[in-house]
Amino acid sequence: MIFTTKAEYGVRLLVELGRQEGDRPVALKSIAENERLPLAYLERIVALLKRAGLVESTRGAHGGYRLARDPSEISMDEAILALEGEVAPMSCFYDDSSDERVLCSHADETEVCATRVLWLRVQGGVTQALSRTTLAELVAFAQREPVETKPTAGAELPLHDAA
Amino acid sequence: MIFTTKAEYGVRLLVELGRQEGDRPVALKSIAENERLPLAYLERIVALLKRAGLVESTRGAHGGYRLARDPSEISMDEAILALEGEVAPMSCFYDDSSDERVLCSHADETEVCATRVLWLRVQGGVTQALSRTTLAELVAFAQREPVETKPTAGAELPLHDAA
DNA sequence: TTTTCTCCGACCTCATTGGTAGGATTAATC
DNA sequence: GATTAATCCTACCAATGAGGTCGGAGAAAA
Repeated sequence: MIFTTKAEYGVRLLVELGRQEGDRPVALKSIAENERLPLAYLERIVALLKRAGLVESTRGAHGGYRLARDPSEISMDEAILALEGEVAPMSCFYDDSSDERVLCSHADETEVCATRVLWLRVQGGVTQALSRTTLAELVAFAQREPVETKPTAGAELPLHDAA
Repeated sequence: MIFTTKAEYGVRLLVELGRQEGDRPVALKSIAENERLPLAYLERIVALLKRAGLVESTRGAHGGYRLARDPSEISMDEAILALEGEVAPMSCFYDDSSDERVLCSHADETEVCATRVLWLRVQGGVTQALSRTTLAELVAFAQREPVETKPTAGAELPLHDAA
C-alpha cells in the first residue's frame, strides 16, 4: 500500500471537522465514535495536523479541534505532507535519506539516471492529484451534495478512469 | 517510500537488458555486477518479470535473460504491476484485501466515500505516469541520447515540475 | 563431467506500522 | 475547590513486510 492508515484516518478526520464546522470545537472522542477509529491513535494523528497548522485545538472541557482555515483553502497535498511526510516514490528521494541500499545516484543531479526520470514522473502525478483536491470537495462528497465551492482547475474530474 | 527496491532493481534490470539487446541472452551475474546489486535477490526479482511475460530466459551455460518484446512495447505500468503488484494507494483497494482496520466502505461502490475519491485520483495519477513511460525511453536516458522512438502522447514531459 | 547458468524454497534480521497504557495539563462547571 | 472532560505527551509492544542470504536442484554448453 502506498499510504498508511495515518493518511486515511487523518483525511477522514479533516472531512469530519469540515462537516461539523461551526463556532464550537469538535471533541476527538465524537469523531472517533463516528468513524469507529481508535481514540488514542487519532490523538497522535491529529497532533500531526496541528503541528502543520491545519487544525487548531482548545484544551479542557468543551474543548476539541477545529479547522485552522476554510476547507476550500486546504489542499490535500498539505494534508498528506503533514500526515505522511514528503511524497517520495523511492527512499533516496527523501532529503535526509542516505539509503545505502539503493546506490543509484538519484541524488546526483548532474548524472542522468534512467529510473530517476520515472520516479519523478510518478511523484509529479501523485502531487498533482493531491494538490488539485481540496478539503471542501471531499466534504461535499461526504455530504452527498454537489460541489459548491469553485474547485481548482481540473479538480472536477474524478480522474479514476484516466488509467 | 511508495515503491520498494523491487521496483527500483527490476526497472534497472529491464533498462540493462534493453541496452544490451542483441542475439545473446544476458547473464544475471553481469547485471548484478554492473549495477552492484545482490545476485540472489535479483534472481527473485527477475522471476517476477518472467512470470509476467516481460522477459525470457535461457537456462544453462551461456544462458541468461532477454526482453520478450521490443522496449518501445514495454510500458512501465506493466513492469511495476509485475514487480510490485497492483498500484493501490490504500490497502483496501486490493481485490483480495479484507483489511479490517480501514473500515471505510471503499469497496462499496454505491456509497459515496470521501476518501475513496481522493485515492482514486492518486491512483490515476500514478498509473498515468507509469503507462506513459516506455522502457525505450528509459533506455535512451541511460544511454544519454535523445529519445528516438516515438513516445506515447505526453511522455516527453518530465512532469516533475508539474507539482 | 565440469562449468555456468537458471530456478526454487526455506530462513533470517531489522524497521515500520498500528496500535495501547498511563499519566500530566488545562479549563469549564457543579 | 473538586470534579469532569478534554487535549497533550511519552513509552511500550506485537505483527508484518522489506530486503535480503543460503543451499541446493535442474539444464545446457564446452
